[in-house]
Amino acid sequence: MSTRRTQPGRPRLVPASTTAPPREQVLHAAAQLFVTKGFSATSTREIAEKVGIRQASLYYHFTGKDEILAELLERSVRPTVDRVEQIEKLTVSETPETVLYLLALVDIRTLAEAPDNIGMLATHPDVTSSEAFDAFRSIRAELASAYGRIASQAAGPDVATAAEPSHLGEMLLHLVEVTTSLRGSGVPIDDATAAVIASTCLRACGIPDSHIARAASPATALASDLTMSGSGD
Amino acid sequence: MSTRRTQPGRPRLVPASTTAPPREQVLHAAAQLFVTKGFSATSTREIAEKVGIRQASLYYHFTGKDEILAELLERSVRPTVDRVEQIEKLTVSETPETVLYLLALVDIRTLAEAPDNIGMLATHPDVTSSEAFDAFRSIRAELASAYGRIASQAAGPDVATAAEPSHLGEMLLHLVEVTTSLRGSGVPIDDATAAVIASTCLRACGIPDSHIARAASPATALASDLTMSGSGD
DNA sequence: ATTATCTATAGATCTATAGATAATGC
DNA sequence: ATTATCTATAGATCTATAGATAATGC
Repeated sequence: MSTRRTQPGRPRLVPASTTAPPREQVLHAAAQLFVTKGFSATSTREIAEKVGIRQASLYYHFTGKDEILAELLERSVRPTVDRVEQIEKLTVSETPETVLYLLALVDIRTLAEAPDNIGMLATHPDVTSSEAFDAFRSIRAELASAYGRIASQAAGPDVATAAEPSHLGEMLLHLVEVTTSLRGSGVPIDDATAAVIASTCLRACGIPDSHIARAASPATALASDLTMSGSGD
Repeated sequence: MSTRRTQPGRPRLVPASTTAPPREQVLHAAAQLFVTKGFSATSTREIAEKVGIRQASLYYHFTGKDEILAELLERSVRPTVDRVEQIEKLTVSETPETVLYLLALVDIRTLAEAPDNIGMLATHPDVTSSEAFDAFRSIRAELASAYGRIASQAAGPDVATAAEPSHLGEMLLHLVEVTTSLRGSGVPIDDATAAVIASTCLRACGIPDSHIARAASPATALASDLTMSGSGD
C-alpha cells in the first residue's frame, strides 16, 4: 500500500503542489503567462518560478521557449482539425449552411474548453512573425482554407462573388475567436452563446436568417455526435 | 528662393529619406514593427535603424518605448471616440439599430484608414498587461461601454436579456476588429466590406435582417456627414 | 542659445549550456 | 544507470543616461 514517497530525479527546492507530470506543469504555467503578458514579454525565469523550479531546469523538458509555445499552439487547434475531414465529408448529405454551422460550433467548443484559454495565443504577433511556429501556421492555414471552401459554398451571392474563399476563411477564423475574447472577460460559453457566435458567422457570409435557422438544429446534433466519438481525446 | 539646406541639429549619419518631422518618422517605423513583430519583440535599436538614426536618439523624442506605443494606440481610436458623443445624441431622433450601425461604420472607417493598420495594436497582450497603457485602456473601455449601451437598446430580446451590456460591448469591439484582420491580409476595406462588417455586428446582437436593412441607409448617410465635418483631423 | 543628433557605456536583464547532485530503478 | 533537478555562468542582448558635437537662429 505504501505510495511512492518521491519521484526519480533530484528533488525540487520547492516541492510540486500537483502530481501532474512536470512537462504539463511547465505548459500550464507558461500558458497562463503567455496569454496574459504575451510570449516575448514572458521570461523563462518567470515560467520556472511559477512552476517552482529553476530557470535552467526548463531545458530538460523543452529545447527552448519556442518549443513551449509551439506545443500550446498545436493543442489549441488539434481537436478542431482532427474533425475537419469528417465534417467536410458531410457536404454530400447536408446543406452547405449546416456544414459551416457545424464547423463553427466544433471550433467554438474547442476554444471554449481549451485549458488556460490558449486559443488566445493564435493571434499573438510573435506567432505570426517567427518561423519557429511555421508548423502551427500551416495547420491553421489549412483550417482557414476549410472555412473558406465551406463558406464560399454556403455564402449568399453578393458575398460569394465579392470575397475570395481565402479571405472568407480569414474572416470566419477571426469571428470565431470572439469565443476566446468573451471567455477572457469572464463570459461563460454556454450553448446559447455558442449558437449566437456560430449564426453570426453565417450571417457574415450573407446567409439569410431563414437558412441559418434551418441549419442550426441539424448542426447542433451533429456537433454532439462528433465531440462524443472524437478522436480519443 | 533658396530652400533651407539643412535642419537645425546635428546632421544624421544617414540623411532622412522624407521631410516628415522626426517624431513622425519614429512613430511610423515603430508602428510597422509593432504591428508585424509585436511590441515586446521589437527593440528600440530596430526602430532607430529603420528610421536611420542611432538607438539613443529616440530618447530625444520619447521618454521610452512605452510612450511610442501609447501614442500610436491613442491615434488608433481618437477619430472614433471624438465622434461617439455626437453619435449617442442621435438616440433621440434615430432608431437604436441605426445608431449602432452608425457607430460600427465610423469605427470600421477609422480602422480602415489608420496609418500602418495600427488598429491591430489594441489587442496585443503587452497593451492589456502593462500599466503604461492605462490611459488607452480607459479610453477604449469607454468606447466598449458606448457600444454596450447602444447595442443593448437595439438588441433582440434573447440577446438583450442573456448578455450584459459590457459583454455585448466587448463582443462588438472584437467583431469590428475583423477590419484590421482583413486589412492585414490585403483585403481592401471598401464600402461593401464595411457594410458586411457593420451588419454582422447587428446580427450578432440578434437583430433580424429586416431591421438591419432599414438601418443601413440612414446610418451610411449619417456616417458620411460625420466623417466630413469631423473634429478637424 | 537652441535643436537634434552623435558616441560611449552602465546596469539589468535574458537565454541557453556545462557539469554537479540527489533521488529511484535494477 | 536513469531521471530530474540543481548551481554557476558565458555571451548576447536591451534600455536608458551622460555628455559631446554639429547644425541653425538670433
